[in-house]
Amino acid sequence: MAKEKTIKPVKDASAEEKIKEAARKLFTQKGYDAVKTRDIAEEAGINLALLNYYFRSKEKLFDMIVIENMQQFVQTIILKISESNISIAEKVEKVVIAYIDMITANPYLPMFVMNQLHNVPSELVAKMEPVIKPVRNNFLKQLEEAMERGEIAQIKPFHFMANLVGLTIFPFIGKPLLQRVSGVSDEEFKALMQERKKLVPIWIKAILAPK
Amino acid sequence: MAKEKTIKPVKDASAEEKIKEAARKLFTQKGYDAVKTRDIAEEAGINLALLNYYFRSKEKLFDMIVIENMQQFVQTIILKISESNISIAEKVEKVVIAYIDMITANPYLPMFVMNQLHNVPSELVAKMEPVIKPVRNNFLKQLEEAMERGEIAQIKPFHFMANLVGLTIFPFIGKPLLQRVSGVSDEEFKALMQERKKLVPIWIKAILAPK
DNA sequence: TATTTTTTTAATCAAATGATTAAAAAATTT
DNA sequence: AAATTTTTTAATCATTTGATTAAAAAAATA
Repeated sequence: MAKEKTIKPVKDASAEEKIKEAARKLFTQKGYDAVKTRDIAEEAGINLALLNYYFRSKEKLFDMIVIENMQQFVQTIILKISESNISIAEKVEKVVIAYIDMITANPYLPMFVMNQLHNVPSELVAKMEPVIKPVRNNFLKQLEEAMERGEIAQIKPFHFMANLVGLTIFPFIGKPLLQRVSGVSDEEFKALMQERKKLVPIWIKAILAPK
Repeated sequence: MAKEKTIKPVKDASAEEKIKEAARKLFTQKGYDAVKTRDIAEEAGINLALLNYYFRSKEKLFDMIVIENMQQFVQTIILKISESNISIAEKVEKVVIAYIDMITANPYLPMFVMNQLHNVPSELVAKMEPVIKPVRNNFLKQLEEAMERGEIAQIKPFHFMANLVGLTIFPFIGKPLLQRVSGVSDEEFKALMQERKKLVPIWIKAILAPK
């Protein structure tokens, strides 16, 4: 245990950071149960004892990663949706681009987040509720106003979100399925995802077109 | 070990079936690593030794469940898509309804299948390739012909599949996320999924509308 | 009833796994 | 250089976990 110090705990960010990065990589890819503490130690290039020296347990280390991954995942949409003085269409464009870029750089993130949300009922998620709530209410108002003005068709916010997220994020979650069904290589998949940056907003527009 | 018998191994379907059902429930819900053989024995109301008596190992039992779950999952789309003399629009309608009904009855199936497809590179999936291939080729031809006739807009088959599956299946995978973001109860969620039986085909039509 | 099959009970293994400890070595700070 | 902190090494624990075994009990079959 790090003894109390007068100035600061002095984390060299060396070994501790290596462990955390190894844990992030493995946990994000394989989940809690499939990763052994010895795997993390090996991946980090340190020995097992050091893992328990810095982080008290596997569970604490995992919780840390969960929080950070969740944060990164929701942050992407929050940042774009909470921008003011921007139309819904523009927000959709920005959200789609931001998510496709972010997930392309972190391919395992969506599955990890979905799995976590299925396993932990609320707990950690409830923590970020205060951050999400105002953003959500703000956006809901904007959506309703656009519908009242007849700019877009009547649609329940749930369906709007489900469609936006489904069209944007699902392809990454369903990647193995979609690749097999449509016979697409990894390279082609990447290119297709880049295409969707333009296409998804167009499709959303088609869905929202007032009749 | 069951000794060789003259007539038949006589499986009473009693204990053996109870074990399999318990395994299906737990594995489908929690995955391989999170489920212990003792959990299965307890859930089945039998003792641990019997599990290894009938099925030689945890892994064999799991593989069996994987195959059955995968089959159920792809069967749903194959049955509807391989019907002949039916338009694309009609097939979309049928696929959407079949999937929403099937997943409503088996809520954990989509996540389970997606996780498996991420974990096992090919193996089991390759087994059902011969079944899928003709169905896929047949449908691809139908799609191309419809595009040539100008009935629908130009769209890559990958995008078509990603959109169809994304709009239909994703809401179940993203259920915890979507519920939290839009403040929807379990009851409301069910009702919304029923709504989507009508809505998704309409949206797909809007996406495919020739311009 | 006698025989065979199925199921239970209970004990036990071996390996994996999360965690701890103590002592030494290396690095950093004072 | 001395003191402190960080990291390694290596041994060890206790628990969990998948699997096995042998003997008895229960059920089914001949």
